[in-house]
Amino acid sequence: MSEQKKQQRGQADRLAVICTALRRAIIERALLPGDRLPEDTLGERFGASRTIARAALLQLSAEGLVELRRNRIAVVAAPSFQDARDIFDIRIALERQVVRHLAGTLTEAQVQELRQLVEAEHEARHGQDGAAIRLATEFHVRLAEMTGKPILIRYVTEICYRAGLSLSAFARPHSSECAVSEHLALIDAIRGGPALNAEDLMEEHLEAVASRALLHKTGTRGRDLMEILAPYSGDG
Amino acid sequence: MSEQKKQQRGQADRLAVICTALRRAIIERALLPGDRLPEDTLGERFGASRTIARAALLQLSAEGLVELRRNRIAVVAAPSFQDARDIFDIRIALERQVVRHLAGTLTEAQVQELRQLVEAEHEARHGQDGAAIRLATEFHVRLAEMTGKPILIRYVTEICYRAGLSLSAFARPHSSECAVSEHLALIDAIRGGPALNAEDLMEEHLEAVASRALLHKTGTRGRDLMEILAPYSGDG
DNA sequence: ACTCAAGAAAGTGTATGCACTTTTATTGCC
DNA sequence: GGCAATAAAAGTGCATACACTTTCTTGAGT
Repeated sequence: MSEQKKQQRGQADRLAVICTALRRAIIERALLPGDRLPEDTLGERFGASRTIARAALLQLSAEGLVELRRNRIAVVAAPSFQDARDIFDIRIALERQVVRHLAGTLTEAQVQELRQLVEAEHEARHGQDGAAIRLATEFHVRLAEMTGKPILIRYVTEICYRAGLSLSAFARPHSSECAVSEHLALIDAIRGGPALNAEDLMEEHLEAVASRALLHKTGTRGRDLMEILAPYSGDG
Repeated sequence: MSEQKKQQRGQADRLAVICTALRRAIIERALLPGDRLPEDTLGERFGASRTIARAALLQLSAEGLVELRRNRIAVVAAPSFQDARDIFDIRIALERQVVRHLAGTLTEAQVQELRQLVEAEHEARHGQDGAAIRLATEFHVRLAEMTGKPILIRYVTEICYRAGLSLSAFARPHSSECAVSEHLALIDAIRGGPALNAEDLMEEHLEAVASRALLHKTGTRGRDLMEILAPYSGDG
């Protein structure tokens, strides 16, 4: 109708942008448990007002990645050891379901895509630490997405991020959380169909990740949010 | 410091109050899938501004009970049939975990509390329809709470509410979703310990609820929100 | 009657302002 | 110097204002 675009500025859903950026920063361990997330700093970084930043924090708090305390600055959630264990138990239950639905149904294209993801993981292992962890998570998320079940996808994605955060809290710095070979074996088992018991393999894999990682505890505080988030301000 | 209490009005966390009220209204089928939830009406009903109402809707949307569409009025979520099925699959997986952790560990006091809940269910069956459904859900939630695992509690609670909403969308009006006798058998099986295979009993129970209910579809639109919410405005 | 195009009404998206709380810095006292 | 009292700064909680979008209403043209 109108010829000029005027100032229709707000359509890019900055809420989702902030959430995505923060999730990624958390999973890549740029943001660590306990790190402070002031609303105005967040808003400033993403060119939005406190209103949006606040909504993003509420959203992430619902996902268990951020802790919101009344009248206090929000912080990245710091799951307890018991929380971490419980998160992995739930994750196992959910991902078993993914594998069950997927067993014997993967197309060649899907197998190819998954293998490429694992390949990327392998590459990233020698470079940035954060990227490898993110790609390992992405592998599990993509697997869930292939079920085409929106609710399952949502829960698996969320629990994967929470698991990533838990590892961030307890894993030792350079532990190789997700062995590439395990992911490859998983792909083959799922492709093979129910007979190969891919479900059990998935459980073993996740159990291995958990026990490999949940050994000693690290801690960090008081770093500069603006600086940490700089690489995440662009598109997700 | 100051002697007068002044206007320190906002400490009651009205956000939580609204969320609780809406969850309950949804589970009791006072609010049905598709029902509109305008921010200002909601705020007015609970004596808060749109800001709070909006935050509540965002929270409930994260829990899958409310659907938020850009520039459009929020509505109670309307899960698809496939969604409903997936929700029950996830619910089964999670509640199996609850039962596994609980088997053989219930104290007499806990058994007593659960039996009282089932008794209340039984009573409610003859009166208001909504109350019976709510109490049935509460039984499962209390069970989860007895594990003492915060994360598991959170997910089970959420999935129970989503399951309730799904039933609301697809169950025929006066179907007896949760048979009281099944709940009693469940208590006994869990109390008995692992040998009795309470896990499988829970799965059977939930499967029965799902298949009993997911048969035909109902639909409703355009009712008066202020009126529906009147009984939920007080404390939860 | 039937369409459909204004215009009005209802509702959302978001920035901003102000009251209040928490945290941090400062200053005076010992 | 150590340390509490206190003032300044930083930050949250929430209502409100205004631009924009969607939805409803109405009435002219056919």
